Amino acid sequence: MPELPEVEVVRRGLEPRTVGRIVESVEILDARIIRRQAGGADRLRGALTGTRLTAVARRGKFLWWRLADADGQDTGEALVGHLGMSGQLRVRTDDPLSTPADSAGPASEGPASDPHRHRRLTLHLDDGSAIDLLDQRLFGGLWTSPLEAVSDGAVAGLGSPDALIPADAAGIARDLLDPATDLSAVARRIRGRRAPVKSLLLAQDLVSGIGNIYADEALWAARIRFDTPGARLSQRKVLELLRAAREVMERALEVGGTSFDALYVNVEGRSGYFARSLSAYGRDGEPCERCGTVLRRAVHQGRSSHFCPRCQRAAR
DNA sequence: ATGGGCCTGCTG
DNA sequence: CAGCAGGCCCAT
Repeated sequence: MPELPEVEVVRRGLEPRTVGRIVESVEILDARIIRRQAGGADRLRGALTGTRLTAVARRGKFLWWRLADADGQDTGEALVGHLGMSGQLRVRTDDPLSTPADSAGPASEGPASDPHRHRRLTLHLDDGSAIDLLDQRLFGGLWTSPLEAVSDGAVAGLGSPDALIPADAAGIARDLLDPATDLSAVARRIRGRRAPVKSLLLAQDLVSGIGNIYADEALWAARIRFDTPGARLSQRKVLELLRAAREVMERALEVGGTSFDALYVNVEGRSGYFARSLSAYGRDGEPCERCGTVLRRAVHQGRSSHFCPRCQRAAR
């Protein structure tokens, strides 16, 4: 559930608080959060200790920091973060190196009232602040990845200084907030596939950043049912769908993203307000805002889909 | 292309 | 106490 707008809220929060800072130490409370790190904890510490964070960039749901050594030289790799479905990156300005939570044992065993109960990793910075990665379900992660040139030569992502991208994010398509995204080309690729259009919206190698919530919202806005084959849609209709997806994510970003509870928050731990603006997701049993028909929920490819049976007609 | 696994906490 | 939430990875 952090999807594109929520990750962008986090990126914007991290930018002023972390860029220019040097990592003094890396505290790993649960090694599973760095399971994608080649070489494990030693390699991560080696890459980060004494290293300066020089930019925070994002493509789709992938975030990364650019890194420079003590001489100001680019290290050639990035620190990549992904929030999975329950990850949070929080910045603490007061960083007592050992917090009470440390001695309380495993991060998952603190009291429910402890906001840092699910702290998995902390980067201690040279200005006395710290970046905490909290993640209840551990689908997220933090790891380093070598930089490589993007294939189209444009700036790699929002916040990126150039066309270099972490290798582990190179297979991710540009997202709908990226000015270098070619909407017509994305639409043509969607129309070239017979898979259900919702699966195509969720395919991060076609267009990135869309998750289950915004897919359902975009399909509702464009009046397309989730199981319509991509190839059945006109170019015009797919463009309408992509523009609807972009618009709903832009509106969500304006109000700080979608949050159902304290799990999905900005770097200060605050929730966004877009949940109250959702028209389809989680609204099964409620009337459609357009036609009043009761919205339904269907299980589609193992995930729930919310739709209006009248506005979003079935493909035959 | 498709489905299972990773995870934990909450719900029925 | 089983089921559900779901992004991404991986095996089939």
